[in-house]
Amino acid sequence: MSQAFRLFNTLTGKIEPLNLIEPNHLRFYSCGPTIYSYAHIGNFRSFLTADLVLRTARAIGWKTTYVTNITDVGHLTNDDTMDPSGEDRMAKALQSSEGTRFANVWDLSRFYSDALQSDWQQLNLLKPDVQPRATEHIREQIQTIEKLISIGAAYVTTSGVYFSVDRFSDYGKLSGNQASEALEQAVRDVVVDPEKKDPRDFALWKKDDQHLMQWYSPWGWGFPGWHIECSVMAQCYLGDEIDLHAGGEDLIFPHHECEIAQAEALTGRPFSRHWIHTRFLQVEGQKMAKRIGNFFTVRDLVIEKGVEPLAVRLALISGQYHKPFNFTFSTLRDCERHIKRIREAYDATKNANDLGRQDQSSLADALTEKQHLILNALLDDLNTPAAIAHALDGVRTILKNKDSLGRQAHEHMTEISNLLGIVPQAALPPSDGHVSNVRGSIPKAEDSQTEIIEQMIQKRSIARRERDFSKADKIRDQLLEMNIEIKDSANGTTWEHKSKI
RNA sequence: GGUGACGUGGCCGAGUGGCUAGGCAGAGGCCUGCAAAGCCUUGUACGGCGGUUCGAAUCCGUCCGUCACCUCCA
Repeated sequence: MSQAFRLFNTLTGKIEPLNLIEPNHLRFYSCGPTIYSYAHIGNFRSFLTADLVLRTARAIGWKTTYVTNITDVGHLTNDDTMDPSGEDRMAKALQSSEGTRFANVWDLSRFYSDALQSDWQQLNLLKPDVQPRATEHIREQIQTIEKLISIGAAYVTTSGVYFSVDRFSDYGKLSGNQASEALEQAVRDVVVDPEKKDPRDFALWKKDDQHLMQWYSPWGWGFPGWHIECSVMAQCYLGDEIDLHAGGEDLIFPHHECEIAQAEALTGRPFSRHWIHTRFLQVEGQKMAKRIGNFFTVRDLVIEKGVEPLAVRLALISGQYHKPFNFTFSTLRDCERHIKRIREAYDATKNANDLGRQDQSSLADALTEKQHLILNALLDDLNTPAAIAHALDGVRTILKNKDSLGRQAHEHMTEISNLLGIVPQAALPPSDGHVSNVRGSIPKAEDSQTEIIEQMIQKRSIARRERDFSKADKIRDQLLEMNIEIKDSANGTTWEHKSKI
C-alpha cells in the first residue's frame, strides 16, 4: 500500500505528492559535491535532505534507486576578481597551501573523495545505489553532446561546444529566469566567447589542451561543462525520465535549469517530475565563510571538537530543508544531549527486546501512535522538526518506563533509527586514525588515559566516602579540565568525554 | 534591477481559519554532600498596515525586512 509523500516541488512552487513513473519505485538523483576540499556542514545539510527522502520512501514500502554523483572534474570558477585567469576549482585547490601535499589533481581528487565517504558514514547517511564520478562518464557526456549537436540543439565554436538556449522554449521554467535581456545584462562570462549566439547559451564542452584534466573529444582536447555531467549520469542510471531530482538552492539556476534544457532537448520528454532544493544554512546568524571563522566541515566538529557525529546529523536536520536554517553551537550542544538520551533509551530497549518481553498495552499504544506521527511528519514535506519532536517524546516515554519495556519500545527505537538515523547503536568503523566509540570520537591514544581517569575517580570516591568534599571536588575539576564529565548515581560514578564546544 | 523563497516568544523551530507542537534558555520545586543528569510545575508569540470572516499566526492585498540565485558555490 502506498501513502502520499508530499514535497515542495520547485518546478510548480507547490507542495505536491510524489507521483512516481513506476508505481512504488522512486528513481531519485541528488547533486553531490565538487571534491576540491572537505565537504562542509552546508553540503551535508543538502545530502541529508536526500537521505531523509530515501528513508521515508523506504518506510512506506517503496523500492528506491538513489544516485548521487561526485564531481571530480575541475570547473571554472566565477570569481573573476580573485581569479582572473579563470582557473578551475580543482587546479586552484592543488595550488593552495593544503594542496601542495598532492602529486596531482587526480591524487587530490582521490583524497577528498575518500574523506567524503568517511564523513558520509560518520553522519550515518545511507549508501547510494550508485555514486558515479564525472570523470568516469566522459564518454557518455561526449556522446550526448554529439547528439545535441546533431539535432541542432548545440553548436561548436573555436573555444568549445555550446547549448543553444534559443532552441529550447521551456528554458527558465524552473528558476523563473526567462527574460534573455535580463540575463544578457547580468551575464559575467568566465571565458568570453564572441561566437556565442545567445548570451544565455552555456558550455557543454570546453576546448583546452593546457588544462590539468583533459580528455580527447571530437572537438579536440578539453573537458566537459559542469551541467552536462549530472543530466547524463542521471539518465544513464535512472532512465530518460526520473521521479525526483534534488540539490542545494544555489543549483536551481543555472545548474538545474541547464540540466533540464540538455535532457529535455534530447528526449522531448520531462526530465524530472519533481525538484526539491535545500536552503542554505547560516552559522550563528551569518553566512558561513572562512574569514568570519564560522566555516565548519564535518571533521572540524567531529574530530577537532570531539562532537558526537550523530549530534551533528541531528542538528543539521533539526530545521526543515525548505526553510532557511541557522546552525548554532547552542543547537549542537542540545543535540549532543538528545543523542545521549536516545542512546540510553536504545540500550534500555535492547535488553527488553532480548528478553522477548511485551510492553504494557498502554505503553505499546502510545509508542505506536508516536511512530505514526513521525512517519506522517516526514511524509509531509520532510517536516523534520515535528518528526524529531515526536521521536524525542517517545524517547522520554521509554526512559520513564525503563523497567517495563518490551518489544514495542525496541521497535520505536528501530523506527527512529531507520527514519531519522539518529540512534547510535554500535561503534562506527574507525576512520582517519580515530576510533569512534559510543561517547564520540576519541583519538586512540586516549585509550591509555582511561586508566588514569578511572584511578582519579576511584580516589574521588574514597574522598567522598571520607566526606572530604573539597578534595573530591578538586578531582572533579581536574577531570573537567581533561574534558571528562562525571555523574554520581546510586550505582556509582560514571564518566564520559565532553566535546569542546 | 530581475527571479524565487522565507518572516512565529529570550533563542532554535512546528503549526495554514476556532482545538497544548517540541527543544534550549529563564523561574519555582524534587533528587544530590555540592554538582551534573533526570523528573514535576511555569510565564512570554505570530514583521507593519489594511481587508475577508461570527472568528485570522493561518486566506487576500500592500508595505517592510531577511536569504538565495542571476553562467559553472550544497
